[in-house]
Amino acid sequence: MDLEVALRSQDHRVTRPRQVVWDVLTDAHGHLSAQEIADEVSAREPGINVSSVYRTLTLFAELELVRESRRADGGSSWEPSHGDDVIHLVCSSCGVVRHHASPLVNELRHEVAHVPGFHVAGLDVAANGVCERCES
Amino acid sequence: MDLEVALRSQDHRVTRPRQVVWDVLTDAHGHLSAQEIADEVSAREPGINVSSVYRTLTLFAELELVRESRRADGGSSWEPSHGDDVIHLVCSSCGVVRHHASPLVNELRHEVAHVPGFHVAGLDVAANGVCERCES
DNA sequence: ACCTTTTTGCAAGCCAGTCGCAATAAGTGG
DNA sequence: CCACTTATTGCGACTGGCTTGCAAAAAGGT
Repeated sequence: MDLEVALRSQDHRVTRPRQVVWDVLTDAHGHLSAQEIADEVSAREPGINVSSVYRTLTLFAELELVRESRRADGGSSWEPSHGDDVIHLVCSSCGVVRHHASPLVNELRHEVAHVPGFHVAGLDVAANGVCERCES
Repeated sequence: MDLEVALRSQDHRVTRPRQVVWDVLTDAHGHLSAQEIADEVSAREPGINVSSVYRTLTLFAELELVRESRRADGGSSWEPSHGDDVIHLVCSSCGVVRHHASPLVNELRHEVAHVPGFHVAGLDVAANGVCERCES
């Protein structure tokens, strides 16, 4: 995925904050909270402000470069867009998010697409529970 | 569902704030935000404090009398517990939440119960989109 | 290099939700 | 019915994630 192309094709400028946020998101394989992103960004490039990070994330979401998902603890987490037939496994103890792919999600998507009186844009399947590491 | 019994059986006291919150939740057929609940509560019984409303909602959630679900806009909404094979249809424009029952959700629940290394407690399927009324 | 327009950094602000604590009221036993 | 214990409330202060207004900085076009 080429960030520059994606931005320019929609008349947005390619800036340092945007590049760094993008790098952080793609380097991390998995979900990050806004806080984690902001921290890592200013570790790599001190001086980039939180508000720029938030604005960038919002922009990326509009461009569908990233996806925001709400977590059980009230926070939200961000990751580069990916295929959709995925269940989010959210550990309610440490907050980590894993993926689990299942064809059922796609079946569900098709079913939900035909509900009358509602135009579905996206589907989010989240299971909360406790991950291996927190169990012990 | 009898609130008094539910509370007493777990050694909790039956108080006015709890009753009013419960009434509001059961009268409203559907999801309410914490804010809406607090507003309606203090309309019915001025003097009941927001913090009591929040504490009550948390308590009810622990007792599994109500269920909290996170919404796409970052808020959360509350409703009396109900069967689990349900998809939440969240209108991203007006925030209203509808239900759509589907047996697929239960299949999904079974599948997810067997994912290794993760102990699932609950499943939440949410579709966001635009409702009929906001479409026009 | 110049000019226009977007984007940034900063600081102040916002607001849902939480917390500590003294006052109040539920439930209990006499 | 009253006194007593302890959970619960209301209040006000506070927190923390996120947003906003604005002047200064930098992107991109010519």
